Amino acid sequence: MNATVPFHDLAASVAPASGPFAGLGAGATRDDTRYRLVRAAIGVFAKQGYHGASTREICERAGANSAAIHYHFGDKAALYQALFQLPMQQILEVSRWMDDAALPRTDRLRHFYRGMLSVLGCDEVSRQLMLLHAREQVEPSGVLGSTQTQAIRPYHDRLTLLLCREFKLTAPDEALHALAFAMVGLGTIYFLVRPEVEAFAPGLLATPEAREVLVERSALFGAALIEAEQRRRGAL
Amino acid sequence: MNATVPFHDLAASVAPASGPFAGLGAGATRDDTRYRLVRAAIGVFAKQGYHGASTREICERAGANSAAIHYHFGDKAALYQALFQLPMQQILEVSRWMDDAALPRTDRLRHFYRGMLSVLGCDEVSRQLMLLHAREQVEPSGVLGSTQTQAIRPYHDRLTLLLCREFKLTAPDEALHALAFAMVGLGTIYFLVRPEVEAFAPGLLATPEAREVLVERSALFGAALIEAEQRRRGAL
DNA sequence: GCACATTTCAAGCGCTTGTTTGAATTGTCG
DNA sequence: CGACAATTCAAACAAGCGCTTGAAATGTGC
Repeated sequence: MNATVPFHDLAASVAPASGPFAGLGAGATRDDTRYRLVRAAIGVFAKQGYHGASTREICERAGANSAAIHYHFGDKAALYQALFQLPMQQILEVSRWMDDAALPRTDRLRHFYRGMLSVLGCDEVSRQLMLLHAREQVEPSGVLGSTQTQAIRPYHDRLTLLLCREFKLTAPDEALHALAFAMVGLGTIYFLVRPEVEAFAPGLLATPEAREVLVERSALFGAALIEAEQRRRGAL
Repeated sequence: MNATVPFHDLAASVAPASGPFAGLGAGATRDDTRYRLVRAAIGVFAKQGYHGASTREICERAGANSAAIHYHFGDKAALYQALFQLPMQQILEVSRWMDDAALPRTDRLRHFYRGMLSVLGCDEVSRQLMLLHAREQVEPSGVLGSTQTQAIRPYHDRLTLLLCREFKLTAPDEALHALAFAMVGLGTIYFLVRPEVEAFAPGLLATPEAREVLVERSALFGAALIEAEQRRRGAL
């Protein structure tokens, strides 16, 4: 219809570079309006939630016109979805830990929980991005499909696979799934109720050293869970 | 100004009866518009979130006029706040478990996790109500005061108190707080990522019997954490 | 039946929302 | 420069929002 065809529906598939903001679209550089919109959107969505956030505020923060979202992404929902395309370094980190079967179990657990808790120490934008993912669990905005469940699946699968090796099982049974969820819960809780953690036990997450201590403890706890499950299976 | 003074600002303090819907206001019966509004509001807020929910939809679901909220509660925020006045049976249940110091530790842990996981098995309205509380943790709507959002505090305090007794400490240190959060995380995860739990391991939460098995397992895991921490302290 | 308080109602208020439009601006290549 | 595409802009759109209004309906005590 119009002569000016919006850029976004042509180039959405191209992933130009690496880094936390790769996959923004085609050749997005750090001063792009598109980049600034994403940046601002993360902050506003993290603060207000999907419904509570207004496109005007996002554009204002990005120093762009209120029509910018429509031009670059199509609409509010598409912008929100674009945020969930951004790769999350921390999660990628998690995927590395268990591939090294040579490492002793304690070390692998350490890597596992370090990958998990590293979120707590990284820059605010990444934390906000993580928060958006967590929030979609509790309050699906409705604009994301079942992508969320699918996003977690590979990580859960990898964890259960490793546990299968540990328990010499060919396929995970329900008890193993329960164990896997418990192990994830150990680390997730610090992220989920972070304000409370900081209120009740300040200093637990304050410094990188403190977080490393927490990694150590979580690894210990994780090992205790595995051993408890091993004892339970042996006692049957 | 007007001759018709809304009822809600007179009688908001009266708590007429017991049960899950006590404290609705003055003498709310099950066919009251007020009752139906609360009922509908729980569903809509749970589905859409505070910002996403519309007062019109709530009223429509309640079979009431769009002005009903204003008349009975004042405004949308007050209605939302009223939901958080509703007592939640499950949480009350949790508070019972540790008062009985005579019970062996395993039993107390069982009660602890049963209280936690019982939410998963109760009626949908209670679950939705629980969801609203959980959501306020991750995404504060902004209309609740800080007293209502810090609902976790007493339970965390009680748990640490019990752990103090277990470890013969006069006051919790950071390691004990970490242990307490880990123990809570064990049970919270099933609630937090429930869709994933049901997708990856269907049947884990399906029946009351399955949930009781999960309670047993969680108690086992909780005990394992405590013992691991005891070993750690002994090894220092 | 009457007077009165309580509750419900249809209608619409002002406002913000997400989105659209067409023109103005900027960048780019010949 | 001049032609053309890519981008930005101010302005306004329709729709939905929370909330208000004044009257109609309903219940209540005499």
